[in-house]
Amino acid sequence: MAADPVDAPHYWYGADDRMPSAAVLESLRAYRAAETAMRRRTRESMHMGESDLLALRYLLRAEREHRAVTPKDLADYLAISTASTSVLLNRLEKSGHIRRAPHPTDRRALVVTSTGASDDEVRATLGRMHARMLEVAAQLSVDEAAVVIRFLDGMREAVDAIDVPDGAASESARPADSEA
Amino acid sequence: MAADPVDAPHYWYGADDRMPSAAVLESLRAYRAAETAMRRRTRESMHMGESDLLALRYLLRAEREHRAVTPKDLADYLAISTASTSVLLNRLEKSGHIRRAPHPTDRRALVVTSTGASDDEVRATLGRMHARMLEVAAQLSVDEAAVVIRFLDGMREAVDAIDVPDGAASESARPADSEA
DNA sequence: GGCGATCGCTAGACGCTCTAGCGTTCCGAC
DNA sequence: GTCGGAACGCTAGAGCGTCTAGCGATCGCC
Repeated sequence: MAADPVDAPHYWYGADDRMPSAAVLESLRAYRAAETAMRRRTRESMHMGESDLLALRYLLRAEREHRAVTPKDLADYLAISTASTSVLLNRLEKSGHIRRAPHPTDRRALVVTSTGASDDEVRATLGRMHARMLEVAAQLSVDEAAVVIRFLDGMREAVDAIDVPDGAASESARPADSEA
Repeated sequence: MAADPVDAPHYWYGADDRMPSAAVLESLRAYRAAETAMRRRTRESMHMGESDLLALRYLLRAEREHRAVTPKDLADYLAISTASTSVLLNRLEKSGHIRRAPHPTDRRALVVTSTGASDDEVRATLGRMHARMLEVAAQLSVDEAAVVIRFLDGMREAVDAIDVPDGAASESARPADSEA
């Protein structure tokens, strides 16, 4: 494994049912690495940190679904403090990606909205990628899709099952991760 | 192009009223989120940064394959500067996870070795998880494994294909990613 | 033997996160 | 009606990890 993730000669084990499982995991690893790399490229091209981009994507998705987003929502989603969220919003506001507006009913809170610029910028990259991913997924038959889903769910359960001993992490929702 | 599958008048897909492609991507997303969360839990339980843990995993894997690792190797793999790598090694050395030893042939360089403690610590969590993942993968038939691999490779190509306009990110190889 | 390239290191700066604590606003109890 | 705790978003100051710049030591090729 190590070295090159790209040219792993999977696809074909012929009658040799040697270890397709290892090849599957290698493919998963390669995908994961590619995604991480893509994420970094995007981050760098937009001159942003990971959280900034994640916040922007979350915001754009929320707007598509007509959900209002408050700084608190972002803090929970990103699993960072509200203090960090304030600074994050300052950055995104100064760079012209978002705007702050008063919350319609709660005068303590505010709602975050995206500007057209940020929408275009993100859509230009992530949108295209998502379309390609959807294309690939659409090429699966119903049965094949079921296989893939079963596999991915199993993998998810495997990593979810890992509980760390030290136990430093436990509070409420750590789901915040990424994406969505 | 035509990315949006919305217009395709598909049949009905069982209990899940979404199209299988969307469901597949959702599973992929869920896995990704779970893995990110696991990574954070592990990081926190070991009181380490992301790079530290990645470096340690890289080192342990290299040792299993009897490959010597120099600070330069780590810098390239982690895509950080050699300066940052020096500091990283200082951290890991002080915490007792690694040791620095002179390089057998190049007196400018040195080789990084892991201590037994770090091996145990990592194996206690990641090893168990990897075993579970292997289990799940092993439940696939050869044909099913091929389907999953084809899917994952397609996904990898999709994210690899994304090229950012600004072009800030381009240096040498984009390999450095993560994982492995 | 000399000289550019490579290796790993320190110094100083920057960016992003954190905890602590602030004022404002909300909401249920009195 | 008002009073007090809770929730929201903010600023201040510190910590951590990364970066660039530049150092001495060593290598390898001429």
